[in-house]
Formats: sequence, C-alpha cells, structure tokens
Amino acid sequence: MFALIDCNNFYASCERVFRPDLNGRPIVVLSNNDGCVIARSNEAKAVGIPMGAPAFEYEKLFQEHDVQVFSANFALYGDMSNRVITILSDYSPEMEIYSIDECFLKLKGFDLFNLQTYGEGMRYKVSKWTGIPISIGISPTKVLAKVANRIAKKYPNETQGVYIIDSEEKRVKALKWLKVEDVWGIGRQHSKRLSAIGVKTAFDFTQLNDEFVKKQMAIVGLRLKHDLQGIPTLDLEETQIKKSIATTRSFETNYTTYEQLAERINTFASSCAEKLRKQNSCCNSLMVFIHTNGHRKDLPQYSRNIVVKLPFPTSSSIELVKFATQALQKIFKQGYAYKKAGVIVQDFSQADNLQQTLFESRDKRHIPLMQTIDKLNLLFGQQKIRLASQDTKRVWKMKQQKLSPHYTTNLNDIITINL
DNA sequence: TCTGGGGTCCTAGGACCC
DNA sequence: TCTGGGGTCCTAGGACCC
Repeated sequence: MFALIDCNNFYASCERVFRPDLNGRPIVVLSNNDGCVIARSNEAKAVGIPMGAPAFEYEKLFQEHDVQVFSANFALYGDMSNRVITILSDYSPEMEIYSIDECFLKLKGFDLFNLQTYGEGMRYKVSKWTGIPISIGISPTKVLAKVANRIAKKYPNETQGVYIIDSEEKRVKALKWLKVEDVWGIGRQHSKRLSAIGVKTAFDFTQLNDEFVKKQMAIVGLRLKHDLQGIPTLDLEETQIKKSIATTRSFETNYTTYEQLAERINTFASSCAEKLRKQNSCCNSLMVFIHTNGHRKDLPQYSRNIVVKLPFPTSSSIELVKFATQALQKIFKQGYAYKKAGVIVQDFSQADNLQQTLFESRDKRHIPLMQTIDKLNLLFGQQKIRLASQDTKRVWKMKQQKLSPHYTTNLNDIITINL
C-alpha cells in the first residue's frame, strides 16, 4: 500500500500555528512581491477567493471579510515542512518527498497493521508536535492514494482525516465521485479533450481503451489509467538530487537598462551556484531568460531565452556569473521595459566525480573559496559575502508588506510567552 | 500601478553517424 | 521510373505538478 500525506492549506496553516487567534478566520498567503494568492485557509476558500487571484483585484473582498493577508514566508514554511517530514519518516523506511507539503510512504509488509489507526496516529502526532493539520489517503497505487487523500480532506469528520481505498467497491465508488479534471496528472488540456468525448469522471476515464489513451495522452496517460484501475504502475521516486535549479523573479518596477538587468542576472546566477553546491552538483549548462510584462498590452513585448553549454562543469559563483553575463549580453535589447528575468542551471554532474576536459577547466582555487563563502554566509547571515557585481547596497527589494516573523529560523523572531 | 516561483517527464523532429 | 537502413544525440515545446 501507498500512503499519501498532505498538509491542509499548508502555508496558511503555518501562519496560524503561531497566531492561534486566527483560527476560524480567513487567511491568504501571497506570492513574491505580494502578487497573487498562493494559499488559502478553508474560510478564505469559502468566501470565494480563487487560487492565483491577483491581490490588487481582491482588495475589496479581503476588507469585506476581514481576510488576514500574509506575504510568503518561505523560511518559515520550509522549516515547518522539515519538521513534519521528519515525524512522518518514522512511519515507514520508504518515503518520497513529493513537494513542500506532501509525501508518499510505502507501507510494504504492513499487512497486520490496522492502517486506519496507523494513519490516525500520524495525524495526531504531527498535529501535536507541529500544529499542522494533515490528511492521509491510503491505497494500493499512488494515484489512488491521491484520490483517497482527496476524500479524507473533503470529509474530515466522516473519515477522521484518513481514508483507505482497499476494495474494488470503494475504488469504483471513489472514481465515480471524482471529476476527471481533478485526477492527479490530468490538467486543463487533457480534461478539455476528455470532456468533449463525454468523459466526465475518473471512472469514465478508466473505461477508455488503452490504445486510445496512449494515442491521446502518451505513455504518461496510460500509466495513469492503470494506476487508477488499481494496477501499481508508479513507484516511489526516492532520489533527492534535483535535475535543474532555477532562480527567477519578477521586478517590483520595470527595468530598462542593461546594468539593472545584469545585476539581477548576476545575483540569480550566484544564487543558483549556491543551491548547486548545497546538493554537491556542478552544472554543464545554463539558461538565462528575460521578458517584458505580458499583461501590459500597451507596451512593446520582448521575450527571449538562451541556453549556454559550459566548457566545463562548475558550481563556482564567479564562473557561473561570468557565463550568465555573457549570455545576457547576447539576448539583451535596448528599448524595452523588462519585468522578469531568471537563471536556470541544468545538466548536472556530481562535484566529486567530474569529467576532465582537455583544454579548459574550472579554476580549482574557487573550490575552497566557495566553501569559505558558504560557511561565512551560514554563520553571519545570508548574503553577507557577495560578489561585487551584485548590488551591495541592496537597492533591489521585494514587496513584502505583510511578512510574518521567522518564528522558527531566527532567534530574534522567536515567540515570547507571557505567563 | 499591480498579475509567483520552482520543478518533472515525454515526444517529435532535426542533425548527425556508419 | 527507380534514390537504404539503422542508429544516437540534442533541443524545443507541451503537459503536468505543487
């Protein structure tokens, strides 16, 4: 059996852990730059705030319902996520961390366990130790575990937050209940096409023939179908090493000069380098992109990206910044109002097992240098040591007007208890 | 005025090889 | 008139996820 454990309204729940006065009240969390709604408490969903809603369009609704608005506090969410995952990892030796608020556990050899009780135990411990509410779905395949999780979340009282699909009868009932567009792996495009041929529920989808599904949705769709039928097709993916790493941002205003963009690209490249070093990888290629604001139909639009194959694998900030700058020079065009840019590194090698190159190679002196920089930044705070090409005056800043304290990751922000 | 960020996997088609 | 067959690698782009 697989268990899918999912934190309920995760970011909103994290904010609420340290603000119990907000229990029962609508909460939303905004994306970077306080742009869009990226998380909502149940109360916020109930007053009709959709996922992805632009904050400025919903200001009035927020006021009407006294919605508590938070800027994204990823330091807090990341730390809370680690705590939840640490607790859950005790419940099975095999775990896949699927996202910041979700993980799969493989329950192999648990035949003699009462899985309902086991799941309720997880819920109790996670709630008691972290304050985060979770829902659990258990079933013989990953996709069905997703379905079961949805039922647990939708009917918390009837299920105690744990739902198990362990019989043909339950499987069919669940699939007839689930709309096809709500199936994990069926997005907007596929559901549009499926709906057009009369496929409305997950059950309808499982009644299609294999050839047809494969033709329409490729091998991915076919695997999905089999998993829904109860034939285990997807297994845990336990590798923690990322295959690409990105740092991208929208700007708070439009940038028009090369210098402004170059500073951003340098900072993004250096951030990618840091993340690479954290997982002990070097990258062999890098992409830089810049684009104007697509929402502004009144302004001339420009959007380009460029992929650069590096002459040698590296994770040195200095080298990656150099290559990223060269890439930017190739795509930058004067006369546009840029709104967003980013650097993505990909094609990794393990840092301790690098292919030697004949003519060019990375500067080996950078290895201890980068280690020292990482250590100092860990000790004295992020970005204490920067490259001179990054903005040392820190003029650039994200809009974060409603940022909550870093309760669990900064000693200065730790909560005070008045007895 | 304002509209996020970070990932994964798969496929088709081009370029190239012998 | 007629123009092989079997591969690999790379890239762009689509679709999806949270």
